[in-house]
Amino acid sequence: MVIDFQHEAPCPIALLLELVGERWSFLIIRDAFYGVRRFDGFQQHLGISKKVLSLRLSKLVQAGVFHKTLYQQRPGRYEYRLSAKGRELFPVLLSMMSWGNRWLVGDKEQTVELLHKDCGEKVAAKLVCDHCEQPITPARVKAVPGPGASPELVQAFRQIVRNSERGRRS
Amino acid sequence: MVIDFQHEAPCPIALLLELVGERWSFLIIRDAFYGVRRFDGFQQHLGISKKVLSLRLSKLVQAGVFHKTLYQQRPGRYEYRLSAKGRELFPVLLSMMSWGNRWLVGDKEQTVELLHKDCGEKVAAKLVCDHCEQPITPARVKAVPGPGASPELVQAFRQIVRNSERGRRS
DNA sequence: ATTGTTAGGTTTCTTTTATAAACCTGCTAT
DNA sequence: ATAGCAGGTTTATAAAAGAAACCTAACAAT
Repeated sequence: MVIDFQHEAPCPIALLLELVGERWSFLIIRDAFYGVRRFDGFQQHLGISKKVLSLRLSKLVQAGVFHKTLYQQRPGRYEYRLSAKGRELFPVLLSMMSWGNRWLVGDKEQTVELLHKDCGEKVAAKLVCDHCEQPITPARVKAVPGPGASPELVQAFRQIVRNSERGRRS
Repeated sequence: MVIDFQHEAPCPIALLLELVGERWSFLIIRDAFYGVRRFDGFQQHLGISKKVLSLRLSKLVQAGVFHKTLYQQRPGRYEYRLSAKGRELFPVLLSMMSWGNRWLVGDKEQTVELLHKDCGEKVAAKLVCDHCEQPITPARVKAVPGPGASPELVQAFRQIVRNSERGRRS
């Protein structure tokens, strides 16, 4: 009961999840990063029903994550390619991959490894601040009200700060 | 139709999504990062049904993402706190937040901003390689078969490499 | 001229999930 | 004794997913 986003301009994470957080969406995007572009490719690769795939692709196109382009006329054939907006989901997917590999897949079971072309090593991604280049961790980050925050939300933040100063939050 | 993970040891992203990719799970974890710990807190904050919240929390506890601890006896009262495994989802959430703020929320509508304590600036996360400190982007990364890859998957990779050398992939 | 194939879907029907609302339990305060 | 709170479970209904059949348009083989 810390911050009530219900009555606020919504959280960026919640907005993202509305667009790409439905079942299969992330896997469709993952496949797109691997080079899959066509309806049939996604469908066979994922083992997803055509109906749901159709719904998801339409939504992702409408959301601007994919571009749908004609690659052949007579009969019309389309392919789905990540837009810039879609390609910028890479950090999300890569973070997921790192976590999955660390916590859910044994070292010797990994079927795909990512190598960093700059150093040739296995990719071990870490987050750093674009300003100071120092690592970003929960402990090194402080949440504050943004320009769109309501007075109530600012209040809620004051409460959090007070509580955390009293040691009630970790 | 590039890589068929169906018949492989599964993809780390797919495994992650099985644990924490269901509706609400990411938002529950987000709230946990904001300091929410109790059943009632999650429920009121999210506007989620008690049944689904109960199911999700059980699953997340079972998955080791949350620890459930007694904070009061008579009557037993519990709180749900992120484990190390759960806290390490921070990069995923932060990447989502960055993307959502960039693509879905106007600059002046942002209700929450994260400041980096080290430099005092708004958090602008970027991914860098832990080995060479250089940025990680789709173009600077190369997928190769890992130790758990089957011969078929290795074949599939060869195919991708051949195709991309002919300029058939972006 | 029928049959089959490929790509990209839509329709229909059944099963699974999610939601809302009511209910239950153990305890405390009035 | 009655109400209220924390933390759920149960029940009934609505929404979403999945499987399988069907549709369209073009082309190729029999």
